[in-house]
Amino acid sequence: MKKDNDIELSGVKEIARRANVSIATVDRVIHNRSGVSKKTKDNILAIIQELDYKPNILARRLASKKILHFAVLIPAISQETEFWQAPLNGIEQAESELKQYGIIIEKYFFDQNDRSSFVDQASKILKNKVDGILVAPSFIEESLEFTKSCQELKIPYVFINSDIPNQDSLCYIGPDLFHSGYLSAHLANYTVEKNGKILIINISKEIDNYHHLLRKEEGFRAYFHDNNSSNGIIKADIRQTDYNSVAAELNEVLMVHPDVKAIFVTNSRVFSVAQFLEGSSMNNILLIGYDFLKENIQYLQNGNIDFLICQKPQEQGYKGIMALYQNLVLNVAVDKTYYMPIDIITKENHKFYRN
Amino acid sequence: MKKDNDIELSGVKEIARRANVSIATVDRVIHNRSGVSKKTKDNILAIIQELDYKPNILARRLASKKILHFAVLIPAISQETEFWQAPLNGIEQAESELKQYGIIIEKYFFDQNDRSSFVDQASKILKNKVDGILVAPSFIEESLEFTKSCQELKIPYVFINSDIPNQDSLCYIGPDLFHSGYLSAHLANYTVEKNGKILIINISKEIDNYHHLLRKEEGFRAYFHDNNSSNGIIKADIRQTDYNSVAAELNEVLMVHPDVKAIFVTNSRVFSVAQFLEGSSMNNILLIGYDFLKENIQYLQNGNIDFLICQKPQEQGYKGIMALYQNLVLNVAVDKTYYMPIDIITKENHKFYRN
DNA sequence: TCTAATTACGTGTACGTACCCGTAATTAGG
DNA sequence: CCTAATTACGGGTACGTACACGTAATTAGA
Repeated sequence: MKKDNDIELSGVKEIARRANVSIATVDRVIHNRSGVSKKTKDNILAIIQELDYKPNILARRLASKKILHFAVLIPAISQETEFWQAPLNGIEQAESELKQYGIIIEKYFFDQNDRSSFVDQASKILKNKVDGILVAPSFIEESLEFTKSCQELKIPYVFINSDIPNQDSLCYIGPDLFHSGYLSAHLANYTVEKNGKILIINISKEIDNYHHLLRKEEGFRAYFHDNNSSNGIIKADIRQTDYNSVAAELNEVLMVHPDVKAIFVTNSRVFSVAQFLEGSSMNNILLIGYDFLKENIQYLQNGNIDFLICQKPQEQGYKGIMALYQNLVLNVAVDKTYYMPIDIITKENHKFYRN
Repeated sequence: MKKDNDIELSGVKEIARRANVSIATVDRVIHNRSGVSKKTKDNILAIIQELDYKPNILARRLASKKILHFAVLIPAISQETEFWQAPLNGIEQAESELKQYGIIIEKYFFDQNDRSSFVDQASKILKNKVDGILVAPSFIEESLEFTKSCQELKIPYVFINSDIPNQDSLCYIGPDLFHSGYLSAHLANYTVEKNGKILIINISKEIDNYHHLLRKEEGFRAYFHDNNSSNGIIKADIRQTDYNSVAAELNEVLMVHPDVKAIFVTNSRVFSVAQFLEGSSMNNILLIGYDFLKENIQYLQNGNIDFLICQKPQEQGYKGIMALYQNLVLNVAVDKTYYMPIDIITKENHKFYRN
């Protein structure tokens, strides 16, 4: 003696009952497969509408043996690019969550100082016939070519950490570079006195990443422009990332401009600047930089770095994979752009921060 | 001709096969039900360990008709307590996600100015026999009594937004008040000059919430103490929350101390201070306060508020419900304390902030 | 030592969906 | 009008887990 009343049952079974057909036929309609007469199909569709039928995702995933392959194409992790450990962690977290639902993630790494490695890995991905791609488009030209192929093969792709607009990516997940620079400028402005100068430092070997840094610099300058106080902004480009090069350049710049009151480093290499300031016992210069790296945190703790701007790199990786999952499995629309929050990390709140 | 090789199958079936028992017996062990000899139980547990068995949540929820009832006990949302809209949103987000898994959430609201309303609602919850509780323990005495009953009934409960330590709650999810004050002090310190005074303002009617505010004040003062610069900290208690009262008190205090350079408001009512400063066109005082309310954001935008400290209230609600879910459904251990990040919101990054 | 109670386990069905396979109904071809 | 091809559909099993029910094995009681 079953009681089905009081609970509104929907589901394929109910649809089948109302349409006087079998479950299999309903299933055919739902998946738009062939083998159903127009008449029954229309009838079933009407009933689906009427019941506002929502498939049970649990049952669907359980019954479907379909395996999806996602590819990830990001920079390899090295001393130079420790940053990418965090997104990778996020990706692996998503991987472990999605594993049991038939999602397999294949990782491809390229060398950020070698465009050809990007091309190599990209073509490997295309050969392996994946269902979705998460890519960090560090090299613009090469990325464009890659995504063009993806479009032809109808493989959705998500950009992470840096965006190439208007490229029909499923979505972009990462920072708004301009505004992170703008915010940094505001922070710097708190300590700037009338005659204090501000120093912007770009530390990067590779030209391609450079536009990334430039965008932050633009934001930084824009703040002072907007507030009519574009007083004394100097800039230093340092094209070698080893400490000695950085120290040498810094030494020179600060010799010429002894009245620098704040330094804005446009990427995570702020720790080498901190190291220099510590060594020169210049501890009255405000120092702002990027990213929650161990080395940076250390200098944050001992007071040489004042602010770190951080944009949840781990979550970027996690969300990137999840966007693919939502699109391909759950068939849900995803936001075209997901800007990460611009977090301000200090000595006092870094212990509570979650990437 | 099935092929099970190359895929590492786990699942109850595999466990049963290895242990030479039926699936039902494995199931009994997994759910710690009776009817299994110690010997087989230990064996099965060992195999579970070895395989690192993770139950398939999809199948589990699909097969289980069990319905769980969670109760939420938080302050009602009013003009006075707009803050609680955000946690409620988070709770409702969790609700919609968990609905299809057979979780029902019942909401109970109390009046933050009326302890008896708390007691009333609490006893209603106990009468309705729920499986888990999320509670904001605003009134300490009454909360203790409530949680004592919960313990007797073996109903797990989660504290949200403010903690009562050592109360055997499943966990606490919310801010670390002390450190948020400490951080605020650091921010304030950037603008403080030698003779500049700093003003701490507590605005609250109700005594109970007051210890909440005090803890922040302690953190704030501690920073200056730790940095040997406990220069000129004044304090004002304002016990009426309407604008006129606030304005009157402020007027008086700032008359006596015209050299105040920074103001720290220990809760979300910072907007009324901002309003006063705007009205008096005193725009060279640094103003720091709490919470991502519409009114506060407005004053942040026009520059009257410099920093807002925010602790993801929406996420607090979401995580609180999820903690119950994880404990009761997934049977996973949850962290005893989950401090929210201490986020710094400014004019520049508030657009990117997610509660 | 025999029966009753208790314990320890296995069998089978259900959850809602996917999809293979078989077959009845229809249409086409001669 | 009969056979072959095609189309339209139903039956049944699987996914991994939960749980009701039945039964064999063990223990207790006298």
